Amino acid sequence: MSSTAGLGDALVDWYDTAARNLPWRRPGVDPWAVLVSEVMLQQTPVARVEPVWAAWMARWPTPADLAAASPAEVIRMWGKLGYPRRALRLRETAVALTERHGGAVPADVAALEALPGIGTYTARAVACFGHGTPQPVVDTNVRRVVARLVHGRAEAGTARPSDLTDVAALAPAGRERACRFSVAAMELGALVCVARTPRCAVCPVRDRCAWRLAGSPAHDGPARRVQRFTGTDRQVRGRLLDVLRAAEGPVAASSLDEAWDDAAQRSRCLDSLLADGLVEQTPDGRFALPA
DNA sequence: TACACGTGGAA
DNA sequence: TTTCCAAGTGT
Repeated sequence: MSSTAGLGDALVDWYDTAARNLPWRRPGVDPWAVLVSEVMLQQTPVARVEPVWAAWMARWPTPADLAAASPAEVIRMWGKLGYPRRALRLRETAVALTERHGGAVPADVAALEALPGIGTYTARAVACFGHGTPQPVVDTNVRRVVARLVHGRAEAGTARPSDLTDVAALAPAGRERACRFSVAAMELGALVCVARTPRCAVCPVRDRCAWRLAGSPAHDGPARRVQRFTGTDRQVRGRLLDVLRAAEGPVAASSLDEAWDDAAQRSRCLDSLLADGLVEQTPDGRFALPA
């Protein structure tokens, strides 16, 4: 009998009583809608995704609908979710599904990973939550849960391929239950086994948590370095795109000057937006979202 | 492996 | 006010 026996079942039972009622988890939501939600949720809080996802799915219910939209429409609808290259890649994925998969979302992990913007996590999440195909689904929540519950460490390290086998070892039997376990592990990390102040008092597996049994030791490795934002190219790109999103049509370069003082940085960021396909230059030299 | 890539709410 | 951090991917 493994020391982790029954952990997966315990998490599923907890999930059945504690899960949030998120719109992309409701019955009848198709794999495309799940895929859209997963891309929007990359590095982005649930509360910010919910309204955008609802409007997005109402406007573009199928991959073919999104594939027919212009990048400009897609970038505008993406709004302030952040990392707008995700919006372009999601549209490119819609095009690929329409052209190569008959407009359907594949259930095969390798086929999903071949799509733009779909990586190790998202491919398995779509297979599992969208199609009901059991997969180990490892995001930042799950890596933290496994680090504490199984390995007795306060924090997860850098993502490793072995994360997938760590999680797969906890999954209960049965297709439906294994899928529910995958979402349950994420939910525990999102609601209980959170990064800053874990709520161990309400944790369904606190009595079997290796980290608690070890006395909840502090993180010993190197401190995770936090990303700066103020003054970075990321901020400047965001400012520039903000101007273009708000404009009705193309804007003159002088309008972009107001977005950021440092001309060299502004120019570099505009170039990178052009290279990314988030901005295009019109024949008369003005700038706009790509038509 | 490490870094770039948006945004804004909570502590 | 500053820092942390949120369902990652691509290079």
